[in-house]
Amino acid sequence: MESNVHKISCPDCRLSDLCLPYGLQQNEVQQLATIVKNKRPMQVDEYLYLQGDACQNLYAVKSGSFRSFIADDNGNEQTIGFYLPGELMGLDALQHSRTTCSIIALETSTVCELPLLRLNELCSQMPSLQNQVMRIMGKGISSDHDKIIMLGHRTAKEKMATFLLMLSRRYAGLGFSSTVFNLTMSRQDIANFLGLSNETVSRLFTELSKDGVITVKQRGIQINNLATLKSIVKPCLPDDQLSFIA
Amino acid sequence: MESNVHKISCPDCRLSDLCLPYGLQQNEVQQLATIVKNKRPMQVDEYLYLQGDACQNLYAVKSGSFRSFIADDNGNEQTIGFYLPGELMGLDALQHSRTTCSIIALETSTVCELPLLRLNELCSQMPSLQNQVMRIMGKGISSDHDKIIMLGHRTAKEKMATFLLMLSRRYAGLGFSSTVFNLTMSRQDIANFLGLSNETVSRLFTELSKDGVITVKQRGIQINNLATLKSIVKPCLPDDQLSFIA
DNA sequence: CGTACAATTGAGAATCCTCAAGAGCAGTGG
DNA sequence: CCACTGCTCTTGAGGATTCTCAATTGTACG
Repeated sequence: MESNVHKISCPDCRLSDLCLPYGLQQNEVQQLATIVKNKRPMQVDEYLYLQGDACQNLYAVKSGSFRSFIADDNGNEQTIGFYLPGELMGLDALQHSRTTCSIIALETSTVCELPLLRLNELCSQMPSLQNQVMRIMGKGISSDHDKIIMLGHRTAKEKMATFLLMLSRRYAGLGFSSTVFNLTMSRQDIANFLGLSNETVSRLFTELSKDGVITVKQRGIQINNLATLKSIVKPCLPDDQLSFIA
Repeated sequence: MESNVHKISCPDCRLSDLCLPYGLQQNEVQQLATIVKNKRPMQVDEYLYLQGDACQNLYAVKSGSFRSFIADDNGNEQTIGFYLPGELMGLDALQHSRTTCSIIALETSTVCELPLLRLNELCSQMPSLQNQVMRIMGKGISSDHDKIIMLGHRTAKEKMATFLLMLSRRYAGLGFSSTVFNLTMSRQDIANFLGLSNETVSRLFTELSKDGVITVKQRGIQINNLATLKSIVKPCLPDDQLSFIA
């Protein structure tokens, strides 16, 4: 049914309010659409790019989800973040035109490719787009700061609650349910992202289930008590500071 | 002697190779200098800005050093980063023209103020400046990623070694010694930044001293064995991935 | 239906934190 | 000049959280 998602252009894309076009005039969106390349769908475990690749593009998630991670010489990975529809990937390559992390598809997904050269040209002519690019980069930076806070001084349980709330908010922003959703990443991915062992993640799912806060069925998550979840995180962040992540 | 640091303009600033002017032609630097406001010197513990302030500027460190942190409702702080000369502050406000962290001077310091509105105007006319701004934001993002890696899966000792190497590199980049320098932040600040207790930080300084890797005298640090320090971090990061932090 | 992989559960061990006391240094005032 | 105060930093002991190792269960897919 959604098999043609990758052919939809910016003006018709249901994400346009979340993605780069946000705040632009209709004719401006059309201009933006001319430089966007729609890529063919990607399969599970397919790489968008590899750490160290030359990269002169930004990529917007059109559908599906992705995981970004940095690997060291021994092959140990640290997951940096997860990307949902409307979010921008490739900001890490802005410094040296070379990616500093790898990005892999967690499910069948589609992306839009934005050549930086042409995006910059367009920015010069279109201040509103320039502002929007700046805003998005700012968002990327503050969500990274949120991650630093989460990793810095939180207990395993706080991290877990934070993670679930973050997903809840982002799905809500996409027009999906904020209390029922499927995890597209493995326990291992979550553990790695949160700086925990996967056993600890598993135990926490069990504990939160037993307390009735959530219901877990494989990768299916139902949040039964948002308030409790928030109260676990509460002491950590100003209430609106859960914007989070990319 | 350096009492007039705050009056020096971009073309004459000894930092111009590190800061925004990097890679610009001489006449372009002069143009940039016209929009830069030199601020008066700041004292220890003076705030550059407070979390939540409206902010339409970027700030470059001209001399001294700063600490940025986010506080929650209970007043608990998480240090996000430290800023040395040539580094840019205020990127966190790009999203909503409002700062998401507070920044405080660790010592007597001076900063340059760059109004975003005028910077954007100038970027439209000067593609090389546009690129440079992008590069710097990309640098900010990848150094945040480095911090996420550091906080994610590292032992206290690895974090400590990473922290010292990061400072070493940045001081070296400024033309100072990479092995002898003074910490401008307290043990508490370091602990908070690394997600450790200050007791643990203290113990690690002692341990590294006993092993002869470093010599510590109050806030004075001497690295006696860079190789050992690197070997502590080694399993964690590709060798050149210590660019780090802002 | 069997295999491969992911997730759960348990027990013991290690790291790091918390609490508490003591040491070192700077600044103040007698 | 010296004691006093306040602060940061150091050091120690005990305890809690989380990790590691190992075994078991559960699920997907051929």
